[in-house]
Amino acid sequence: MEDVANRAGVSRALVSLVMRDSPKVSDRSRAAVLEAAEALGYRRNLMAHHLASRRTMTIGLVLNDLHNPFFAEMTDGIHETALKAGYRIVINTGLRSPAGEKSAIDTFLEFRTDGIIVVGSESSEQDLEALSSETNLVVAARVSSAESYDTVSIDDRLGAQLVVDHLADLGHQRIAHIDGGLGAGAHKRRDGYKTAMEQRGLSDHIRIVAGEYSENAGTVGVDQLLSDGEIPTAIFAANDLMATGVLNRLQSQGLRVPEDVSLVGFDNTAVAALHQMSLTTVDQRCVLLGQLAAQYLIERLDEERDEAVHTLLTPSLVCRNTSGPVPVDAPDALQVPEQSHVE
Amino acid sequence: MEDVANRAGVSRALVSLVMRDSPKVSDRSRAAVLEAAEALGYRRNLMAHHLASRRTMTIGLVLNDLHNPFFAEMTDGIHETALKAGYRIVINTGLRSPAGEKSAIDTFLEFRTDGIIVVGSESSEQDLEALSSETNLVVAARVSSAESYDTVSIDDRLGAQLVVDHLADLGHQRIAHIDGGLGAGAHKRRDGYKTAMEQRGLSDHIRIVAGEYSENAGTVGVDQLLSDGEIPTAIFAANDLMATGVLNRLQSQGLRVPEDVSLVGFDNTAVAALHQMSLTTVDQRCVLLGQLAAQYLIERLDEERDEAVHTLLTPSLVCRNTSGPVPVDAPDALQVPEQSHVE
DNA sequence: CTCTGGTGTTAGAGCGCTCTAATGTTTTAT
DNA sequence: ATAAAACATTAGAGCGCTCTAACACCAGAG
Repeated sequence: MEDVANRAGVSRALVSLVMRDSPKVSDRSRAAVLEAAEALGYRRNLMAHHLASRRTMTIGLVLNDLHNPFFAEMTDGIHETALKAGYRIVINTGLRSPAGEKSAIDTFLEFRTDGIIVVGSESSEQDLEALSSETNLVVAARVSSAESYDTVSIDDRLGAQLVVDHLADLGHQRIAHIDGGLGAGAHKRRDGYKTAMEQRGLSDHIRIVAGEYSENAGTVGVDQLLSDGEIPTAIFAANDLMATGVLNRLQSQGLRVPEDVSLVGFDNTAVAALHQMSLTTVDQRCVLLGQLAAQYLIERLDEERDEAVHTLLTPSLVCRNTSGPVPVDAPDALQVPEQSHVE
Repeated sequence: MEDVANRAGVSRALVSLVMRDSPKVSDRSRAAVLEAAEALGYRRNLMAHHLASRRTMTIGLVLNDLHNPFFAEMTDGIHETALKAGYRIVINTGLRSPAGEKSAIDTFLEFRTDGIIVVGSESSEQDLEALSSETNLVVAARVSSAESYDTVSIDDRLGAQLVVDHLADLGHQRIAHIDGGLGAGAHKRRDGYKTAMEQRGLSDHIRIVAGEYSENAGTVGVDQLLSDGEIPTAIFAANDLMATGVLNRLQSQGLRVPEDVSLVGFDNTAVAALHQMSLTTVDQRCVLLGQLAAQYLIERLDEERDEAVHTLLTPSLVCRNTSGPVPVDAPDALQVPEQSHVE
């Protein structure tokens, strides 16, 4: 910077002003500085910049799992909104584990990003509260009424009810659910499923298999459902990624979807819309979710709002080809066709 | 830091030593410092740390497109290797545009990450050379023989040849290619396709449609191929993501795969393996690619290597269900079945 | 009892920037 | 012409840390 100042024949302070394009610099000196900077290949040091200004104009984004297209779609919304407001984004992945999430967050804390957006957090409520006292925090895709940070998400419980209602309307009774374990919103989806089953008088058919938000969990879940004889006529997978695994396994076991078994996912990611998948699922409006998350954080940063905002979007069901009427001949315990595993 | 030092009854310098867990600190003072830090909720400021030490122990990772599972899989490999060596990772997306890539890189440059890995770069060779003079650089999934940075990738040209050979062996002649535009490796894949077609005496059937590495490009590509009458019996899509779009569109146009048209992708991402997709594709060994990329960068950082290393992995073909023998009755110009667009 | 050498600790300069307050330079109002 | 206001510029302290060199301390060797 010193060098740039010398070459341009001005002071270090003036160079600093130009770099932050302050309005109080004459066109002549601005040009001189920019030229000198160009010639010397000068690039300001963000670390030093931050150290002095206490701002990085950067938002840290913690994504739970890069493999899940849901997060890519949310990122689109966040990115767009952040750029418009002059913020840049830095991403880190939590590797679908609380420990991974913690270290991702720590990185941003050490980098002193101006704020953090955590999408699909698996951390405890306390950890998030603690975090929000250290930085500006927005949690997306997870419901909370915390007073120290904002949240944006859809109504997971309602989403699950939509699914059950849809399947029950089609005549299904043996509707099983493979849950999302400790994943964000999994608890509410499970609850919604239970409640809706009870409301439809299907309490006896409630059947929940433990899972997590991954493709593999879908595969394993199906195996478990098939292993004890009574095959459900419909499966509600906790998210689309898992539904992929379910569909995969059902087909490789010789079961047709939706003729033998109906399948519904959750998220409405691009994958669900694929012709080959054509998955019935719950629309989560990922991009909007992302836009709102970014907007809330930016309000905290630029307008210094500090009362928490909590938004709960209403989900809707997207009917495609993986759900259909219950098989007319559905026996109480359908036989699993004999077939070797296909990998 | 000052506060921590006071509370622990030692000097600021000693606190610094403890934070970097230096061996030359007595157990007693170490304990005292850690306790004080804990009590005060102290967290070292990476910005200041870097400013003084010129190290961040962080690797910047630029991914071309979060929507493409290929990048998620590469990231797995990179993450794993980096963590083992004590480095952390920060990700940014190039949004599939050179401008986006540039701003992602600039962010890391300003943050002064110790090095940068660019996966699937769309920047020019000059830009990369320039970049490598500012930081330690490894470019993955893109071939180069630059002397100032390392590269890891597979042999795209050979991969394309495997595809053509496979299809030609099945009897196909009218093999079309939807290319990856300016995407990393797209040029070589296109070349490989051309060369192989010529070698098989199919020069007259060379047909290339302009595309890019996205699902949508696959959709558009199919429309274009169908619009001028002569439908190819086989399509080679420049990557799996695009192949997804192709498959989608073919089916919605009433064409069966592989009965009417064979389809081959490139990358062998998890999506390709899905039962519903079961895509024949070229294996790119994403995870290994990522591991090597990280390893090379770490060698530069820790061992101060500075001669460039260039690794070219050998691709292999994974045959699944989207490729089959050429239709026996394939007319010179198959009619497109009448059908309205399905969204 | 001094001398060397190791160990644990510390003062203080410096990393590259911003920011406040002061200073120099015009322009406009009187 | 002179004062006031507006604008452009700069010196210098300080952001929170690391790092060098110096220092105090206590062994054991001569």
